[in-house]
Amino acid sequence: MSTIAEIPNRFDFETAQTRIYQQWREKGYFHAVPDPKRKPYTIVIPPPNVTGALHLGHALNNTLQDVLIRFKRMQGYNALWMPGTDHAGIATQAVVEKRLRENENKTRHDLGREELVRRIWSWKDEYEKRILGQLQRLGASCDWERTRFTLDDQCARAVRYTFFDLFQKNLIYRGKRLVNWDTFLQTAVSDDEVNTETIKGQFWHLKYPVIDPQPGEPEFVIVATTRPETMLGDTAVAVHPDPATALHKVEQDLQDRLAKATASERSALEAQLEAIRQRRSTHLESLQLLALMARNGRRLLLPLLNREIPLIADTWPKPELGSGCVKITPAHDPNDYEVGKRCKLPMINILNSDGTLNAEAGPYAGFSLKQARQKVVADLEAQGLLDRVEDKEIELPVSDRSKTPIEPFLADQWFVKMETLAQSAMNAVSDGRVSILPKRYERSYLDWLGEKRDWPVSRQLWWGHQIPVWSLAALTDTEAEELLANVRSLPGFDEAKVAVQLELNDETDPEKRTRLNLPYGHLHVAIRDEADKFAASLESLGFERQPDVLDTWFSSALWPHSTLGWPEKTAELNYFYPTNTLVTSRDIITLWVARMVLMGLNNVGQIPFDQVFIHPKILDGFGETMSKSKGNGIDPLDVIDKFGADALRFSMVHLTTETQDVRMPVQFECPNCAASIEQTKKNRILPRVECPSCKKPFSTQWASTPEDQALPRGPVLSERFEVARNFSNKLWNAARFAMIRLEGYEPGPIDFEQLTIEDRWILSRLATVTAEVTKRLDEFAFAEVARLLYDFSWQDFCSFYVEMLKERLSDETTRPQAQRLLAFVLDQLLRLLHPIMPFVTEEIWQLLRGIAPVRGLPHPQAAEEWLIVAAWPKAEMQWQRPEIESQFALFQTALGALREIRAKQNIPPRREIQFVVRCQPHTALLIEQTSIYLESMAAAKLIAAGPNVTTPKPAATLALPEMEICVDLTGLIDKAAEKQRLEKEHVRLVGLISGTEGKLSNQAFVSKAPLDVIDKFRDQLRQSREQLAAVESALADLQ
RNA sequence: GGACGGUUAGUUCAGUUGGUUAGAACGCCACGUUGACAUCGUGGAGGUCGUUGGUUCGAGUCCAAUACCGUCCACCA
Repeated sequence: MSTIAEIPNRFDFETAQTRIYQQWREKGYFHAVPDPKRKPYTIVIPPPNVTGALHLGHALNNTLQDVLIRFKRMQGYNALWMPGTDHAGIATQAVVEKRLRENENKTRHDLGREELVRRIWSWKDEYEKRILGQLQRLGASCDWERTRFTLDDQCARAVRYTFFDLFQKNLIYRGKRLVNWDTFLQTAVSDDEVNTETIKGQFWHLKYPVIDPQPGEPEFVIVATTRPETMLGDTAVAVHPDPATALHKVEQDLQDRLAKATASERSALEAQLEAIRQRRSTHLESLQLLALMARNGRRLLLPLLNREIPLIADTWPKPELGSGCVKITPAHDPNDYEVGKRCKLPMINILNSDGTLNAEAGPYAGFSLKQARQKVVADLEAQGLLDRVEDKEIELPVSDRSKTPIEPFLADQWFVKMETLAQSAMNAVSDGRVSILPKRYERSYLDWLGEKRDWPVSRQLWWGHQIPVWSLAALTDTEAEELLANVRSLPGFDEAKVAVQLELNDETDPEKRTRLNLPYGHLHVAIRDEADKFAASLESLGFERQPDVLDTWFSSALWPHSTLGWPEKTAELNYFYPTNTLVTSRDIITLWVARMVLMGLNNVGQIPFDQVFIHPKILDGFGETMSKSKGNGIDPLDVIDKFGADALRFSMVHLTTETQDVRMPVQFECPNCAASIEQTKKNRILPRVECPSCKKPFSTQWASTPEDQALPRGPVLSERFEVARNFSNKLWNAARFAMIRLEGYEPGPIDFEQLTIEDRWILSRLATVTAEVTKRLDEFAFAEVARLLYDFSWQDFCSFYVEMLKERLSDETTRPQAQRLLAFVLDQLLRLLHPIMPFVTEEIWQLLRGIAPVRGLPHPQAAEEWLIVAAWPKAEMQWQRPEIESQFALFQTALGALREIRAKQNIPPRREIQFVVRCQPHTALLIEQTSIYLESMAAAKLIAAGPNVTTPKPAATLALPEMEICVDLTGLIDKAAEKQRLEKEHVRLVGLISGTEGKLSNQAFVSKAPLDVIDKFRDQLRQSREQLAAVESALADLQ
């Protein structure tokens, strides 16, 4: 038998977490295998970046998934949570390269591809262990036996099959594209990995001389640029072909907007309109002249390099801006690239891959961009070709990974054609096969896919899935044909496993190609199987494998089916796919969710999941996203250490509201004195902080010097976790009470006839809460679930039911039934709370099993050995009794009123007070039934109840709905306090009555409002008047 | 420039299809350790629901405008 001494009054989460998690794993409860007799429920984890540490966002994301998995597992589903990590191409390689540079002063080229990849693998092994360990400490019930990695053999096979399939369908092609070039990492990065920063820059106006200007024509055209050094790659200057029409259209648009504009927008628009009109009168003539010059084939002299370039007409330049002329640098600007393609301009790449200038830059070759800018500007100025310079705020694209400026750069890249794939993914959502919740996020998904932009999938990295394509240039068309024939006749050629594409050179003129030493085209051969010896044969013909690897999202896109064994038709794939729910955050709806849908449809022919739940983001107290680089991030492990995994989980669930992101003010915790120090934008980036209360310093994540690092580390925490920690402790202590009072428990049937009002009430509440929690979990209304369970546990169960059971548990005749009910309600509560707080509930479950292994209503049976696999409670709707709940509410009101009098009259806690209740006989019955609880919970003894009781004098009068309680204050009365209380109540009632009277005397209200609403107000008015009368007579008695 | 979200107590957030004088938690104030729990209990103070207008018998809730905060997308020679 347990005694108080045996069960500590604090839940020791530290040891319980480790022990229980270990036991669950040993029992194999996380492992799911296909079983046709049961329904599957599957979630695939959004694989965290293998080199990252878990942050609070992960904690939120994974808590929600675990709640769903545990909920469904308890509901009897065959629940599989598929875990794994992502190889995260650039991020991972960058980290290892950085370490290499810092520790060994080497670059990746010093090591070579094979060695670098080997190093990254060993780095990965170390960090994968760490991140999976973090998930385990959170309590994640993932099927660890199935853990996958986006770069492991199984995923690699899926990637190759997918690539091959798309290649064969001609949905993969290579083309020249302007890419975002990271000169530091020397790789192309996707648009999604580019951030723009606003910096102070300049706007240079350059003068390009016109060659042989005709009379009336200007000597120079003026172009403006924020990047003067790129002029070395200019191949044209463009003007609008019809400035008059263009200006007219702009003016028209402005007028349209002005018509719909609000007052505050008006003045700005009017100013713009005026500027356009002004411009037309001053500039139109010269703009038209320029357009004419362009039509006449005028040429310009590109300064410094003295290259002749054409003045061309194109619709890109806007006549309303600048000089109306735009320099065109097709190889280094996205818009110019489009112009270059339209006008068939040469594309001159002036950059080396490291960001220095190449031979095309003539005398500037070898310079860095920064140096080149200075020199170009200086030289232009010396030649009198710099018109003017103005200061301007400019948007600088910056690589998310290396934080260095991005250069647009013309390079060979591989693309996936999106037209049909994107359409299929759009259909899946618009016809409801995949639902995205909350629904508003569907729009960003559909809008993004709707653009159907081809997906650039190659990355100039070594870490990742190397593109399984072998290529060789063919100089002429005949050579290409021969080569093709040779490939086809190679031993082992099999169209099911090998596919060939011919990529023609953009330059179609054979003479020009010969002159420029360009090939006719390239033969690309894709090989499906990793082990295929065909590659060796190809290489003997001179083919070389493409060095690039695939975008990380390419393998992530296959995650729901590659983890289940595709392309094999495994039992797992057949059983668990399509998965049920994907839980993720909104920033990867496009990058990841959309691509999983289209790849799932392409590869398996089925959607990857039925539902996508998008959860909120956690912001700090300033409303900023948490991140390591800002220093405002919370490490979930710090939270687990201090508050326990259950507390962290409960907090996360409690924060997950449907409508918005959530703020969480954060503090440092002083490791010396445990004081909490509010984080400010200032102190959050310091390497060391001095505690204002103990004056001792501690280190932060920024500590880099040995002295700072030697200081104790002050974790970043939030007091918001205390609520949940206290809750888990409350639960623990309620259980502790139960264990003590269940001594001598014997199972037996419950006699419903003998149920007291509080029994019927708690069963009614239990049925309601069970039904509601179940419904809300299915709707992903997590915060609501947390709130329902918190209130039910703390208020209904602890503050009322357990308090009321105390009496019956001390009486031998009532004890057995009370014990059975206590065991049962606790049992149900543990089940309901388990998905959110698995550790404390499992720990209590085991204790409960020790003392009351057989329990239940109405007929007891042996409880499951482990809570994690216990059945989810069924809402017994026949227990729902609204009339009992409203009766109980009366009792609660009476209790509250009695306690209020005690407080207001300052009556010592243990001093008993006496009271009578004036009320209808049926209310009297209820009060008599519950009077022992008014006695135990408010030390208030009922003397009499009914319509004709005698009011004691002096008395405190509590005018409540349906009853008037008179507390005997003989020897106790504080007249002033009582008078004050009554007067306040008087004011309230008078206000209420006049408001209600006003409403009821309003003819419009009485004639239009629904009857039940009118009745409600009438009822209220009657009640308020009764209460007012009681208050008034009590006031009179006080005089 | 486009799309979306938010604005309710000192703080963080709830608030169902419009219907009593708007709730919770934390914090604050007062009182209290008799055997589950001071990580607790009891009571209390604290809000003209961003602003303006409209619809309605009735608006935190619906509509329009407006201000501010935030997120995503696009674009800026």
